[in-house]
Amino acid sequence: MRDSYKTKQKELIERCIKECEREFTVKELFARLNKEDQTIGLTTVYRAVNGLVKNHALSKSVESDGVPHYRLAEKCEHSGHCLLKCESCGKLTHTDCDELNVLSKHFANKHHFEVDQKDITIYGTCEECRM
Amino acid sequence: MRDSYKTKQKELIERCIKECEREFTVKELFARLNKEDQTIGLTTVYRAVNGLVKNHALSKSVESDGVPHYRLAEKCEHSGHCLLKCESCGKLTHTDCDELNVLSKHFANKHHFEVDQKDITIYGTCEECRM
DNA sequence: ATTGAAAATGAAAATCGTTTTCAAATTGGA
DNA sequence: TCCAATTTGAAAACGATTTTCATTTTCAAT
Ligand SMILES: [Mn+2]
Ligand SMILES: [Mn+2]
Ligand SMILES: [Zn+2]
Ligand SMILES: [Zn+2]
Repeated sequence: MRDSYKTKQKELIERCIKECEREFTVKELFARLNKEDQTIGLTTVYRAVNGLVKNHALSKSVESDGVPHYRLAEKCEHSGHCLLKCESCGKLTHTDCDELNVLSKHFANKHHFEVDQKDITIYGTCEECRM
Repeated sequence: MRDSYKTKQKELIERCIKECEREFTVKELFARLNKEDQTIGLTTVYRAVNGLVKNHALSKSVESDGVPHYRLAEKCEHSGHCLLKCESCGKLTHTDCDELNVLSKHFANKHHFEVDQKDITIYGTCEECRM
């Protein structure tokens, strides 16, 4: 197979993703893209995002509503990234804590289980909802 | 509002769920139910499962394919405890490790987030599937 | 036992996010 | 330029779940 072709759509999508500070859904990304180019197709966005996931440039995680969220893999690589989800208000908090790496290493060494750190979501209650 | 009504559908669904050793999807549950009663409606199964989740009798978790899986809450209740789920073969391993308590305390102290430990599932790959 | 309001049921339609299809347009090397 | 491989986007298909709504069932009061 040949090299993939450069297109203005892919360039725009990748540039827009790089500007994302937080994780995003396809719906959110598409809305942001539409502000720059109303001709871009949702199908194309799905294809580009799926391609970037396949290349490990984006990491994908599925929330309890079943909708995938994406973030730049380079922003999750350094340490254990996980999501704290409040079961009361639904708020999501991203964390990157060394304690998670300790836990992952424990599972690897003592339980022979390789954690996929990109998919961890921990449920509980946030500060506001406990008050 | 009144009490909810007892129906043979709910009884059958709850009995069938109690017989589940492993977690299940609605699709799987519906297939099993159909062997006992082909008249039961998929909508009724969805309604019953959602009701049981609301009552905390079932716990719900979403996998990377976006499809919710359910399991009896009573089978996951022991505290300080989390499940390791292999995304390749589906195997569930129960753990009870101090490293998890360290992580929970970190989230409580540094992120003001109270972890609900009975709902933690961590995804990854088990030993057999990595070989 | 009869009655009737509340709740539950199930078929069909609607919804929602995502993937597939396909004809037309674009890319980039020969 | 030429042209096959690739990409695009609209429309249709898809799969899981929810909503709608007419009908049936429950159950407590009479
Ligand atoms: Mn998110
Ligand atoms: Mn499963
Ligand atoms: Zn909250
Ligand atoms: Zn352990």
